[in-house]
Amino acid sequence: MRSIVWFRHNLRLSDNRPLSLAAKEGGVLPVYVHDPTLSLFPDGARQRWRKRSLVELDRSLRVWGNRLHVFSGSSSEILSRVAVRVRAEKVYAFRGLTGEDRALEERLERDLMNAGVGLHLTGFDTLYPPDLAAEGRSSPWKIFTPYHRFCRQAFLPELPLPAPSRVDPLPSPGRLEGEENVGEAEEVVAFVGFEPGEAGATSRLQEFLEDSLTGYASRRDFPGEAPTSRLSPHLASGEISVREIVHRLQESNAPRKDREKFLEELGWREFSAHLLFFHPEMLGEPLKKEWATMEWTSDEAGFLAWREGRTGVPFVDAGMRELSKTGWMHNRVRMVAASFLVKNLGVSWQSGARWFAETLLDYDPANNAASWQWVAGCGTDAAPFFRIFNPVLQGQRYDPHGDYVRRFLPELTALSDADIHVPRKRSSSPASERSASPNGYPEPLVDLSESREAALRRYRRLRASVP
DNA sequence: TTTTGAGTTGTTCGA
DNA sequence: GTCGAACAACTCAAA
Repeated sequence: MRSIVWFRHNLRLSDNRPLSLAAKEGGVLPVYVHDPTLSLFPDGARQRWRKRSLVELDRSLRVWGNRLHVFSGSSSEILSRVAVRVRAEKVYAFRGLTGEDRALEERLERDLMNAGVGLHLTGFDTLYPPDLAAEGRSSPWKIFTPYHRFCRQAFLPELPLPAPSRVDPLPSPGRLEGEENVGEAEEVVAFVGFEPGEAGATSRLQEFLEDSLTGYASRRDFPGEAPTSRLSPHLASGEISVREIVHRLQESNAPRKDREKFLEELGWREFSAHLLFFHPEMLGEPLKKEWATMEWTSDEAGFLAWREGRTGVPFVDAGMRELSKTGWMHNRVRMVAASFLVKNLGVSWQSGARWFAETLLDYDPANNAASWQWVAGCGTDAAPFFRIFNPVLQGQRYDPHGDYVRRFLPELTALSDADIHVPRKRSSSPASERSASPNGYPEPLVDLSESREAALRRYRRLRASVP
């Protein structure tokens, strides 16, 4: 048997069902396709990460005299052409979640069939099957807690598959038409605090389980300590499988409360996948349809200041600069920064989602859309709209000594713990109330209390406009 | 079918 | 400083 293994968001050898099946049956041609048509919002940081990850995957495959074949363009066109060229009988892959993914799979299956090649999709690369979670229900789940409770009792976590003992190459496929060098002409990019690739993912998991899982439930919300797993970029590119993580989690002897909390966070990722599977339009449109008429502002200057981390609200700015600088942001800060954009500045969640897609190493369409919709208030399971974060209070509560803010806002390092989240009052307030030496740090872009009231008014108008 | 309790992550205000 | 209520209702899930 001669097969193609089509690597999608699963750049690893372990617990990779398509790869294991194909490797058992004979020679394998490993293929990856950069396909720009597959994302509503273009990724940026994730693409840079992925190039590094592909180099790692290629290196692993070379142990067996195999290698990764990388292409750019239309996935179905390339895979069909290559399958014919190397006389493959089957193409193996995981199923994708987005509407584009599924349309592509249908197209590919037709194209391959015409060439006498079979497409073998081995299910979703998730913990719980996003499609089956709704079986027997009249509609997909809308609330996280019952969804998660149901999945945990309905689906036993699958045991992760070991990496195949060998992945034999096809007999001398040579260089194929259109094939690119893996990692060609890529300058070395530093990923602050991360090591892309399967080996990096595995050691990150190990470190997390050993160093940070105990105490995770109570400390995860403090970005200055940041005992979070930081596995998200690895998960987004599939360098480690969620089943592997859960398996190792269950073996851990950390307190139950901490293991449960982490499993819940992974559960949110599953819930997003479930939502996206049944609502493919949610990447760009509100899940609550009446929100289509929400009045967003087109405050370009405010949006730019938010992106650049100079809104004058330290907790938000530190987050946005962490994002620019490292391609990652702590979860608590993501919520606060997102809330500030959508509620205090009144900019649409889609604008924010697009920026996150471009800048996050861990960009995941399902998570990104579901989380932004949750913050904005238009998700199925969204926060009540009046529950608006006060980003200064959030900073004082979750970064009480300003460790996090100082790390990313060097101009504020000299301020006291008491001042660090309120470095400047607005200039309308008396000079006596302003702190000294903000080193050019801007004054707040908006008054938090006024913009909060404005957000509540927008929301009330939206409600009033619905029959 | 009806009823009931609940829904990730909050803030403000007034006693 | 601390505490409870108010903030909106609504829809979902389960009994």
